[in-house]
Amino acid sequence: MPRRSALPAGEGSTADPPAPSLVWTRPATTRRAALTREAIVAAAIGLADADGLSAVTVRRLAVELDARPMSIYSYARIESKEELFDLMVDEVCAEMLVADLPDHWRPALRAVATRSRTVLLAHPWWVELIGRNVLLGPHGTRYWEQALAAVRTLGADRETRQAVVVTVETYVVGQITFALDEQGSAEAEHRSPERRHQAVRQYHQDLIATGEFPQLSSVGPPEPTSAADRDRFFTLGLDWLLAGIGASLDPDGPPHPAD
Amino acid sequence: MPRRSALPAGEGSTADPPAPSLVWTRPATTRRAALTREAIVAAAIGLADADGLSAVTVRRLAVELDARPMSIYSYARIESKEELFDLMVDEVCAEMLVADLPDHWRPALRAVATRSRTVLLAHPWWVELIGRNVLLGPHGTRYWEQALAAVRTLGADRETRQAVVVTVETYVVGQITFALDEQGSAEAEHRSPERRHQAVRQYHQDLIATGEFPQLSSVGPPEPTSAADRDRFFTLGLDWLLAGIGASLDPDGPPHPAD
DNA sequence: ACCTGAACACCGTTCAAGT
DNA sequence: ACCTGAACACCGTTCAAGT
Repeated sequence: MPRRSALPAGEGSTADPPAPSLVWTRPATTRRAALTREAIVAAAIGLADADGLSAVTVRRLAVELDARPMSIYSYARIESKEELFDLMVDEVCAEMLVADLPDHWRPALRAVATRSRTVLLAHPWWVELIGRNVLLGPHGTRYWEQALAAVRTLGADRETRQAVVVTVETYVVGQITFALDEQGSAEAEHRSPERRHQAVRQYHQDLIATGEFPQLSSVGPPEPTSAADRDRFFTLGLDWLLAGIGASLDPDGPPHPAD
Repeated sequence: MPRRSALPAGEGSTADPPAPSLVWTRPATTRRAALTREAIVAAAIGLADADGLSAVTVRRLAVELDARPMSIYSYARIESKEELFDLMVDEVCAEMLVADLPDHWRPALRAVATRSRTVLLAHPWWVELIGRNVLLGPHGTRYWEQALAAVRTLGADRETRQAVVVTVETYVVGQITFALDEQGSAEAEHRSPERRHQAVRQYHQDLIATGEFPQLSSVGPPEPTSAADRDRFFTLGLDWLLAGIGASLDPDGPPHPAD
């Protein structure tokens, strides 16, 4: 990730000497035309994706965008860093919308869950933020509307349909939480060098050797699962969940419809 | 939360003048006898429970325990704050053990899930840490062993049984994530004063008024659910999940056994 | 050897000063 | 009015100095 853009500099950067600049080397637009809220949020998302949420720092954002720290506040028109997080969360919600929602509740729910999971695997910090942020922005509202629309054909009262949506979302969010450390977040990278993994493995083997862990000795300790494992486990769990919902709320429907 | 204990002071506190102290006013044990790893971890958990994970600060811990910042490192024998988090996570895992695990997989899984949820609702910061921390300590290992033992009577191969456990845990963790902002964490408190809630509600009403949100206009926007709502939703979702698992892996078992 | 004070390199945000 | 430099009150952690 480049620390600053390759755009022509020399128009007031604090580090540069105040040399006279030619018109054509000077950007036509005002210097801060690129420092829009959209650009700031995009840069913040890029930082979070690459290095984890803790990398999203007002000061680092400023360096990234060739600005001064306090300019982030004024140009993004935010009153605190938390509001920047609100914007980031909502931006990801836009990505989570499904293009063509099936009519039947089961494939529709599956599509919503799968889409959410795919997007959130790319932005795992989202689940860290959603816990402390109930404020739904425009895209978040649209997403919630779509999730409710997915179960509109389910023969159950409104509150039960809401519970269905919440349950499926809950499962997706839980999955991302467990996938968090798999991602290349700065924290995980820093925490799990190979020698540490080695030490943990040895520790677990020693524990198992005591004979007090019969289940673990056959299944093995909870290794960091591979991406393929997680995919399979996700589908398995989602199948069970949808089957249970169907059996309980749509008993006349096919037990395993082709969705 | 008292910032320092009511124990007799005056035995070297930096703020006190070096007045001569009588033997009986001096603690019999050495001054730092109370500064054990257990005490430090307990204090850290107390801070996290009360004010959220961000309140767990080396410096604030030091004040709480009437020590100097670097003493936390030496006496807890940790090399970084992250290792303190490891200890906190493991401590909570000890609480999550179920006293008497039923034999049948369904009530056993229900007991594990319910117990985990109850404990984690008291320590919601646990889910924030579990994402970046795969290192299972002694109690975490014991917990994982127990979760596997819960499904040992389920007629399925080892990997599928593991998937069952992971799925149920995933659901529990997701639930806690959504419950996070309900808790009185410092962040949530700061973020959701009443006037802000009011503004958010108005914003959602305006969105709904556009007519683009037919589902929301009948169900209403996602209000912060009450504790009772969350309890009911949790049980509903868990029922669906267990029903689906049973239908798929234990079709001969009763569809709704009395567990 | 074990412990820790001072210092360093960061943070988010306030606020007075600039334009 | 809008923007921002300097300052403030924090962080976690290094490391040299103390005992």
